[in-house]
Amino acid sequence: MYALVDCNSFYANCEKLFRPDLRGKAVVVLSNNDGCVVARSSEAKQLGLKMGVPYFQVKEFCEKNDVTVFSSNYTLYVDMSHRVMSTLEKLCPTVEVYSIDEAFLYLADYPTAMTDLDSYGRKLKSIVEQYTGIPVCVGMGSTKTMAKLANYAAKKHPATKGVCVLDNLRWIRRIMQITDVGEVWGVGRRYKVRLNKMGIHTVYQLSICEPAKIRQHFGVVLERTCLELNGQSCLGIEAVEAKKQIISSRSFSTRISCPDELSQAVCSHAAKAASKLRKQDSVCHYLSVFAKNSPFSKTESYISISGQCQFITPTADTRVMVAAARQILMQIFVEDIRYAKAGVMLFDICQHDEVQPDLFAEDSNDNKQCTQSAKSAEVIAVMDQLNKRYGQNSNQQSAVFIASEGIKDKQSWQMSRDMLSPCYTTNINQIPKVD
DNA sequence: TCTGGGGTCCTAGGACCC
DNA sequence: TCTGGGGTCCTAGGACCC
Repeated sequence: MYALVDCNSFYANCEKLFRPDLRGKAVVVLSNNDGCVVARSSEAKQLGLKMGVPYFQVKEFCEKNDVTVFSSNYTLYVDMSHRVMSTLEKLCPTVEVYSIDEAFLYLADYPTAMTDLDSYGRKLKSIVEQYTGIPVCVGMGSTKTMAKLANYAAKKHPATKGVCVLDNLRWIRRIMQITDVGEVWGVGRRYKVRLNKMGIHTVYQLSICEPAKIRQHFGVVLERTCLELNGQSCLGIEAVEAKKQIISSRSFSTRISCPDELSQAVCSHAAKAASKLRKQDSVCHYLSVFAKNSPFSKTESYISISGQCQFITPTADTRVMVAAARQILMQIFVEDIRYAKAGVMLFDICQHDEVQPDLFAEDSNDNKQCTQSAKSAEVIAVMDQLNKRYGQNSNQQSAVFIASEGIKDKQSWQMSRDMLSPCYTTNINQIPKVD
């Protein structure tokens, strides 16, 4: 038996938490650069605001309807997420944090939960809400896909009061019959269209399909989904593993054509990606750089430039990676493009102690390479320590950084976050005050 | 004027091996 | 004139997730 605990309108409720004046009011949170609506409070959903809609299209609507709008404040959401997850970890021995706002709990080995699933689910819900202030819904089922379905039902149907247990066949069939197949975990927009064409519209209809037939048409992934809907568990609790690829990228608040500005952006992304890489004790073999103009422009054709390089000795050294990124950008740069976004990707990642040394490295006999890499590791470690200790300034710039990243204060293209809330829980200067 | 930023897995097809 | 059978590895692209 699995439970899925999912926070309701997570970002929107994080924003509401420290703003009692917004109780009962519509709140939306925007993506980076204040681009799209990515979270809506229940009141905002009732007003008909859609997920993913560009903000400029609904800005006027929000003003007219007294909707409070926030730029995304990831520092706040990540901290609140930790609080929710650590609360769950106190309540169940096996927790898989699946995303910033949801976690799977494995209940089969946990007798306390199994004796009365419904009351255990309600206990989870009320304790998380009491400890963190974040409302959640709980779904339970014999597989992860069923727990997802149960969670959807708990959110959708008020009669469940936020907790839904799918443990008897009649009830399971009923829920499946009234739920659209597009709501199933693993069925996206494309698959929904194709399933509809085959006459499959409800979850129930998918569940009674011959799994082999589903495999034939859609592949092994959806076949597993189909099996999971029949109670055959194909997905287990997964441990946290090191990332196999790392990306750092951002859109600019204004278009860029100047190579120096683009280079500063790319260098910052290289530095950020390198830092992420070190946090998981990894090194990488390949680094790629990309930049593109807006795919939405009606007057310009969509152009994307990219290039990559290989490190003979895999690395996580910021200086090496920033230099490589700069060099790639110089090779691929095209003039007269209004660049809207740039980024750096790292591939072929492995743990730093699993590195295969270079057979043809110069002076391998007297171990020059080792000495050098040890020195480089020392320098970077000092940099990381300083940055950890002194954190970032108000422009999100680290205490110690590579000069070619430029000074963020002076970069007019840095992403805009015009409606940013305070970091209530992580910055002592921004802690909420009670008058 | 203004449209996010991460990730994962699977498959098909080509290159290449013996 | 006729040209096998079995395998691996890599990459690009497509689907999905939040």
